[in-house]
Formats: sequence, structure tokens, C-alpha cells
Amino acid sequence: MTTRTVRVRFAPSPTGGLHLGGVRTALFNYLFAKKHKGTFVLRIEDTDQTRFVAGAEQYILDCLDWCGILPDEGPHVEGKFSPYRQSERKASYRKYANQLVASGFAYYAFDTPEELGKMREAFKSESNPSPQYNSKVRMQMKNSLSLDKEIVNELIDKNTPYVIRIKMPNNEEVKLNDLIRGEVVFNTDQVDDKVLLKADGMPTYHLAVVVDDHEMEITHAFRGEEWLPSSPVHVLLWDYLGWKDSMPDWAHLPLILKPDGQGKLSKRDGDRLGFPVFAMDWMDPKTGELTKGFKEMGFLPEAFINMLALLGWNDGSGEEIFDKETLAERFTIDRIHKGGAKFDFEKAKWFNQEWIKKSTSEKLLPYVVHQLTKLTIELDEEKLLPIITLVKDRCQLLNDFVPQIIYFFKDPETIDTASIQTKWDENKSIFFNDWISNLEELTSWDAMSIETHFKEKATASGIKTGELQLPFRIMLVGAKFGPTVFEIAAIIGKESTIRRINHVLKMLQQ
RNA sequence: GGCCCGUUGGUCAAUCGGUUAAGACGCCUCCCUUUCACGGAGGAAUGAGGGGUUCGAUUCCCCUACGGGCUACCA
Repeated sequence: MTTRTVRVRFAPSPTGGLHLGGVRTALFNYLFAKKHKGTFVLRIEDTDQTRFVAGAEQYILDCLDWCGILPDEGPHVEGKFSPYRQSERKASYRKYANQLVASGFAYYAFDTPEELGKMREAFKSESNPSPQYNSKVRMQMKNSLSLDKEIVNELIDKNTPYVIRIKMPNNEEVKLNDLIRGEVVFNTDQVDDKVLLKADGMPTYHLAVVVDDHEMEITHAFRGEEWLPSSPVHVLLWDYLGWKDSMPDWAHLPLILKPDGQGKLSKRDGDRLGFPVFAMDWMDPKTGELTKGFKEMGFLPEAFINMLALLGWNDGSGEEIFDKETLAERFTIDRIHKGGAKFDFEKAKWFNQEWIKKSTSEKLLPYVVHQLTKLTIELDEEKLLPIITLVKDRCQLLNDFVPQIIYFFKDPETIDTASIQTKWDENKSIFFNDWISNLEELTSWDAMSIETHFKEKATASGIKTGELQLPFRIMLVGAKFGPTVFEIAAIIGKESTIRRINHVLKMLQQ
């Protein structure tokens, strides 16, 4: 089985924003495929017509594209295994569902939702709060196992809605060799007769995942741990359909948990704690509600996938900053954790900061320009490159570039005079007035010359240069942050420097 | 309730029977810098509990506790 060419799939449901856990699943698929020179497939699991959301499929593609992990096959690249949307593969599922009925592994069930509800009510007890449709009750329900053949035929002839359910065997052990967890054993009595084909003719996940993984020749199936309890159904189906020998190896990924409390991370947690959960901004077409994404929050895609890869996996080296290629080289399933990991937004930001520091200013330029275009300022892109070099160590998110850069192009709007006022005196006022009126002495306007000149004058005036640098910074930047003042002065130019000094000098006189 | 999975500092985590139990994030102290960062040097902080197995258990087994997942004609 493992000698087959690796084919993996990411199979999201197009129902809304792409959750970080989904991206991680996609990423692990991608890395595994790259490592083994295999194929990464995107399959759209849109079998629930009631949950269809317009634009969600394109959005998923956009997210994967942004992350740089676009699949080799999928609805965006038609190929040998087209179509890749389950809604377009309907015929196939019905065929296999019928085959299962014919071979006695599945049956028709005519119970209405109301009847199902009644059954659950009737069998509900303290010791069994959620009764299942299983071997214990199925003979009391309306299905092709409990009903006479003629009645079944009659019901079908009269177009009575029905579903097809798998007939779970009695008291059998189903073993699954999970690549992450090892052997997991289930007793078939514990799992119910899952619906395989719904009344609307669409398959449920259980049937679709098996049929498609088979037809698309998937060799390794990654999915979240929440699927583990239903995996015996899938294993049985692979067997019943006669495909047992080509069943993919399963790998159930640990969940990504809330930072506080417990449970898996949800969109609500992000809203509540102020961080994104989706890869990119998601606008719900029905409600118009916008949910923030990592991209728009100022993350570099490299940092985002780097962070995700290290959530539940590590290569044991202690290194943490990896590019996509290195990740693909080092990725192995046996180093994926079993336990869930709580998401830590602080650490996520740290990854982004590392990637910003690591990136060249040229690479950062388009991102920064994008941030800056949100502002209405005159941009001189030529000037931008050296500025980025100067400030990038101070940015954790791409959005941080805005406050770090804006004062290079625009006089500060607010001046933090409070932090210099207490130590301000007439001598300092005189110094700055003298200094700006003597600036023509400066033949070249560069950081070094400005600094030298500034310090000479300071020494001459008898004031420690250190005591003058903070006021100078406040004058140019408006607050206590940013690179060396002299670099700032050099870039904004002599005129702006003088104008900003005069402006603050006036404020201080009042 | 039942079934399944899991459990090393606040968080991510290394260790694959013998270590002073790595490293990272965050936090704290100091240095650099009279800004903010970056960088550097330190610090506090961890094996859920109980039984075994073993000369020796964080590591292997069992029980308990705790956490999570599933228990839909949703995925």
C-alpha cells in the first residue's frame, strides 16, 4: 500500500470561513505530498445542500493560494479524477449505496424525522441519554430489514422518501491502524447504523469519503481527531465495497484548542479574545458579517504556515523558523503529536515578527505599500526601502509598519509633550533655536553629519546631548519610539526638521 | 450516560529506561541604548495521582483523576 505513489487530499466543506485547523490539515497534506513527491488533491465536500454558502469554495482556494499550498488537483485544475465537487459525483454514490444494499451490508430506512425523534424519546433513559439507530432498535423501525419485502417494494413504488443505512454487524471488533495513534479498536455495537445516502439522494460524509478516496486513489488520509469515532464505519465500508486492500492509511490529527478554558478553537473564541481564527477575512454573504483573517491582520503567509506547522508537530531539532521547503523536507507523520494544542496568539505573532526580521526590505515593500495605501498620504516609494530597513525590527505585524513609517511622510499629529515638559527649560529652547538657525553650516544632510553637528552644538551649549535627544525625537516623531533620531532627520529633510522643531518649540512656550 | 483519544512549566514542547528534565513564547532582572525595538546575559516556572515491571522510571503496564472528541438524513 505504501509503495503506491502518494496521493493525499484536503476535503473541506464550503460552508464559511477557513478555520486555522483546516489550513493546518491542508498544510500537512501539502507537506506530506511534497516530501514524497506525491499529489495533493482538493476535494469539495458539498453534500449538504442546506449548508451551501456562495463564494465559499473560491474563498478556500484563495486562502490556500495565499498560504502557498495550492493543491495539484481540484476544481480549479480539472484532471484525471474530475469532478472534484461531491455534488457533481452524485451518481457514483447511489451506485455504491445500492450495491451495499444488494450485498446485504446496508438497508433502506423509511423512518421520518418525526419517527426518529419519537424513537429517541422512547428509548431515552438516564443510562442512555442518546439512543442510537442500531441493532437493538432497528427491527422496531420502518426499514427493509423489519418490513416485509412486498411492503418495502410498495413503499418504494409510491416514492416514499428513504435513506440507506449501513447495517452495523453485531459485536465485532474493527481495528484501525492510525499513523499517529497506533492501533485503535472499536466494537461495532457502539456505533449506530449511520445514514449513507440521504433522502435527497446525496451521500453523507461517511459514504462520500470512502467512495471518493477510493476513486481518487488516495493513499493517506489526514483529518481531524473528531472523525476518529466514526472511523469504524469507514473501515467497514472499505471492506464491504471490496476495496480493503487499497484503503488509505489514516492519520487523525490532534485538535487545536482554545487558549483559555477548554474545547476546540472556534471562530467565537477569536472574536472574544481578539485574534483571527480564519486564514483570510470572511464575509458571510447572508448576514454581511465580516470575520477577520490572519492575512488582513498583518501576517506574512510564510509566518502563518510556519506557525501552524509547529502546532502539533516539530522536527525535534529545537529549531522553529522554517520555510515551506524545509518544512516539506523535515515533515514526518511520526512526529505529529497525539495531544491537542492550545492556540497561543502571542507565539503566533512572534513567528510573524521573526519572518519580518528575516525578510529583505525588497520583499516587504509591496506588503508595506499595501498597508500604507489605506492612508491618504503622499508616498515616495523610492524613500520607502531604506525606511523599511530602519523600522522592520520594530514590527510584529505588517500593520505595525503604519505607525512606524507615517511620520517619515507627514508631520506628527499628536505630540507627546508631557514626557519632555518636566525637564524642559529655557536653555533647551535656546539650544534648538540656535541649532536650527545654524543648519546652513551643514554641507551634507545625512545622519552622521547631523549627529556630529548636533552633538558639537550641544557640547558647546553645556547641555548633555542625551538630554536633548529625547526632545528632538518628540519633535520629529511625536512620541517615544522609532529608530535613531538623526536617521529620521536625514530622511525627512532639513525643511521638515526645522518645521517640526519650530512647531513643538511653540507648543512648549505656551 | 456510552465509546474513543489524550495528559512534561501559564503556552508550544525535547526526551524514545539512567539527563543538573532541552529549547521556544510569555513573564521578571540586568547590559546595550538617555526613545521604542533588536541584540546579549541571567531568573522564576514542568513530569496529574496511585499501584506495579525493573538495579533504575517522565519514559513500559494497570487503575483512578482530569481534559477533549463523538454520540444528526452536518461535515
